[in-house]
Amino acid sequence: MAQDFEKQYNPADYEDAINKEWLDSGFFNPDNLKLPDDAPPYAIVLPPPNITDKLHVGHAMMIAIEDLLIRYKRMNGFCALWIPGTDHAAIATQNVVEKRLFKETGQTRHDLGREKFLAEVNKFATVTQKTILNQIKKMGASLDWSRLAFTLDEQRGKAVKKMFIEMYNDGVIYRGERVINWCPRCKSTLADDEVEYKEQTAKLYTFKYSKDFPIAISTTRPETKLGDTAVAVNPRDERYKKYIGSTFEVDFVGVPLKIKIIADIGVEMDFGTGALGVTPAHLMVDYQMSQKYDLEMIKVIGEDATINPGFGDYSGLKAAQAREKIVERLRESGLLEKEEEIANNLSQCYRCETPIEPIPSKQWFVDVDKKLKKLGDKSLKEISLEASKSGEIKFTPERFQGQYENWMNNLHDWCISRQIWYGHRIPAFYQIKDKKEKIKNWDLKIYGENIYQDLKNKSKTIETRAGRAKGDGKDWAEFKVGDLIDFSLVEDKTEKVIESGVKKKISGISHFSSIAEMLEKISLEKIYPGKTEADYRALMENNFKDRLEKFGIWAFELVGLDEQIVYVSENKPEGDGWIQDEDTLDTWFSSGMWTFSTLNWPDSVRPGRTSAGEARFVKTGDLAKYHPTAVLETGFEILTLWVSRMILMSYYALGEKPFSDVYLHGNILDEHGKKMSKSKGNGVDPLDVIAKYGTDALRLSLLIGSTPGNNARMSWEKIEAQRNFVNKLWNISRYILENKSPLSRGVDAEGGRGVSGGAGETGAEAWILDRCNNLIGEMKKDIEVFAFSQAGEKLIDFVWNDFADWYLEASKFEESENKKEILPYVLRTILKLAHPFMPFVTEAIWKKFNDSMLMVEKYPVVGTQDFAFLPKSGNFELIKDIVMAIRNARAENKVEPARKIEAVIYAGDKVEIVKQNEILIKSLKTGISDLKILEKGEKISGAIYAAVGEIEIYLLGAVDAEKEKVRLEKEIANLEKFVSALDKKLSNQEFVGKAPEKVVNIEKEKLAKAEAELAKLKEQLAEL
RNA sequence: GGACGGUUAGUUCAGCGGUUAGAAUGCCUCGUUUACACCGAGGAGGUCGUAGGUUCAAAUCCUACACCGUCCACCA
Repeated sequence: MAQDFEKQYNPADYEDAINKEWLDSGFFNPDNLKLPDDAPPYAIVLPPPNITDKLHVGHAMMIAIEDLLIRYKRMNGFCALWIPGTDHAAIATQNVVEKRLFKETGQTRHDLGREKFLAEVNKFATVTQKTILNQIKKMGASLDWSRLAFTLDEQRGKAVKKMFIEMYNDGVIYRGERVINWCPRCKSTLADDEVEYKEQTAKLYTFKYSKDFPIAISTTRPETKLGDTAVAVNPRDERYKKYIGSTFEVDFVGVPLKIKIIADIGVEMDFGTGALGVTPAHLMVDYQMSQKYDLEMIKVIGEDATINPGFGDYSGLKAAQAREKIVERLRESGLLEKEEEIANNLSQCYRCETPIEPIPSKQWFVDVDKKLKKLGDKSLKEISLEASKSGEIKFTPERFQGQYENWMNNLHDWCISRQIWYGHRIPAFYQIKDKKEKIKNWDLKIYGENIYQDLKNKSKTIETRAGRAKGDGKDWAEFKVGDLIDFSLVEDKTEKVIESGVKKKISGISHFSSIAEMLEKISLEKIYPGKTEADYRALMENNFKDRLEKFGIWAFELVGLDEQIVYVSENKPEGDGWIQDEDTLDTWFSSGMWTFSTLNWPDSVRPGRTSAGEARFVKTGDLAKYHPTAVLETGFEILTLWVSRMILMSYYALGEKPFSDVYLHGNILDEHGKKMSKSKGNGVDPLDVIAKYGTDALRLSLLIGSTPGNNARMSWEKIEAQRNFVNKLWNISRYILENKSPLSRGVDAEGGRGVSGGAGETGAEAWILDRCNNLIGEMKKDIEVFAFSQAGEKLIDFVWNDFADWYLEASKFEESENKKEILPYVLRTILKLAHPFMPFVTEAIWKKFNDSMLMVEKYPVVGTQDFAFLPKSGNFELIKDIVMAIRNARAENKVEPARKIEAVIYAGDKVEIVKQNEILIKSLKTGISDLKILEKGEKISGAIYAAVGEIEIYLLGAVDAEKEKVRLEKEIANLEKFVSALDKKLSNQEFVGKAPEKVVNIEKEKLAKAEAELAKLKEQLAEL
């Protein structure tokens, strides 16, 4: 570390050494602070940064704010714990690596295979993780590195599994269907934020399903209408009111449909025909509507974007071809009423721009509405809402409470499975049955003619006639998984025959009373090559009876229900044939547990009961001590994504809130007001800023001049300004610490011992101590309500304006024994107050005159007794006013600073006070060589005049009468304006009558003061 | 389409019922006094987006509108 007290503070000379000292001390870990047992705990979890990229200055703000809180609390005697970590950011990270892989080698993840691909991702993760942690450390963040966590590490994996299993066993997690975004080219699902919308023009077709259907609907995608099961209209729409509730059986271009007419207020009467064809399987909104109104779902389009089997001529066609064909058919039959061009948004894959097909698929969900015993018969949604409504959890700024509640209110079941590889693999296992084994769990696959022809050659095909297997002569019940039961030879292809066949086959195993029931209960999981589960499900489940004959169902295949035996557990169950679910969990599932998974949940709970006697477990160790954490500080954009999930999961796992306060900061935008993002490449690396201006300057610039929840622009000028402040503090300290005997020098030797007689205290000293004390209180108040910017501004204002510009200057000319103590005292106080804002310089300065470490010093408290003997308030404000008035008058009269002039002050009843401060008035850049202080006297013409309340000041010599006249006139004009405004206000009876007396009195005083000063100025002007 | 936020000095932003609306930066004038030119002293600069309303009192509360931004839903 540099030893000299350089003229300029060079952060690079100090920061690394100080950081090392901090780290070596071990005090970032509160266990090492050796605090008394009753020290209150205070914990913050660092919102784990995504490992997709290195940090930018937005993250630096997060660090600055949280470190401020932690350092502040630590100095205030709290057991302050700040837990570091990173987030694996599943989808985002996988995407980055996939893109890079493709760019560099032309390979996709499928080419590599799961294992090799994950190795690649991990390689990438390790590198960025290291970069990120290094950046955070550089910023001086006092995080407890011994508790470092990663959302995808072993301990967190344990927590995730435990949580999943517990939720599954409680019935909170379930498996269900949902419409997802599917890219037919990439053959994968897309997260909502991976869908891009592109403006385009599309043809909007308006038509009726059939001649006997009364309502026309509009669509840009007629092919999906093959899967319509309802038409929605607005309940207030007079045109359609009479149809609501009825069901129509229609023949839509050759495909039979059952259409129910439903009413939904979401339907706009003015758009199109005011009626909306509902396609549950292929539109998100329609899917939601189908859930709401319990509609049937018909799957029309498969994973390869062709029409599923079971739709006659259309089956196998590409969506676009089918559309043409359908439109053609509609046109021919005269059902097409209108064709128009409209502008709409095409959703497409962000990667390959292929249009997205929304298709239904099996996913894992968290049921947010299920009432849970352990939550007092409330659902997760209810308990999470209650948390904010009751004020258990507070939001800063408050407006985000509304946003949170609004989102919670509208929350649907949370889909937690993701079709990607990077992440926590879902701890669900499915058993593949041995094909030789007798069928216990089974399913059917159904085949149409085309596929049947392919299959026919395979040896497994067993032709069946009237429920009796041919070939090897086995009974139904003896079929094995994989056997194909051929119905082509069944003469009577009616439901009844098949039903009886099926019934026979399953006798003693499962029981269905009808095919309908069978279809309801079984699920067709296994995907036949080229076709998907969804395809077959579509065929099986929808209007089965009609289609069976219509499209020629040729065969069923018996399929072991391998995916039906679901076993949710931490480890693969014993026995052969178990495979784990291919999917991984939503990244927010693991980060949602962050407040307690970082505190070693579930290892940190053991069975037992609390004093309340209700709990199923007791918290131990860190979890008991620090959970719920104190405050969650993060960006407002992840309020719903992350914050709400943490609340939900904490209540579930621990029955308590994860934190008491939520503080949301805004984004740091670039210099042009654009959001910093990887793709734009406009992110600024905090390390670059630090290299140029130092960490403290960076931190200050991020803490000051911004308000919670609002975005702030990054500004180099602001950083530079803060760098200047850092340097100012450095130099203030340098002056105080290097000045061995800061004794009065006085401008005027004759002035002798200047101030305030023998007592030794001066007005300036009392004043600065009072100001300092005031600052301590103000900053405390601000910090505790998260008003960091205000606290910082007050600090700077005090240090620069009060302390440096006034007290320090005054101290140069005042002889006082006290100042040898007061100067260091105020400096120490400042360093402590400033430490959470600018830890490095303050520590560097502290080291110059202390052996201890500032980071763990006691924070100042209001009402220090150290200088209790000094008068509580001085008259220094008055002296300041006089000095400023003189400076101002001189400057306005263009009296060169070097020129000394004489002055006379008529101080009235303040004459003693002013006399006591004669030296200060002469010395503080007023350029006065000779000063007379009298109680009162004659007006002096030809002098520069200034008034401070009752006090009259005359500056003699060097007077430019013209300039003085102009100046006085200007001042008088200003005052007159002020006085007349006040006058008017006070003569307004309504104001005097209705406003609080206090306000009126203040105004009256103001008026009297202004009038007195105005009179004096006018007199003086007359003298000229 | 819905929700939220913003619109205040040349610029970046505070203030969000009651002293002549503040700060930083920039600008102008001046300045080598025992720390600091990354400094000191002084100054100019605002009808607080527009139009109404509530109030003794509005930048501040309400209502509309305009423009900018963010998030959500995506439109049959």
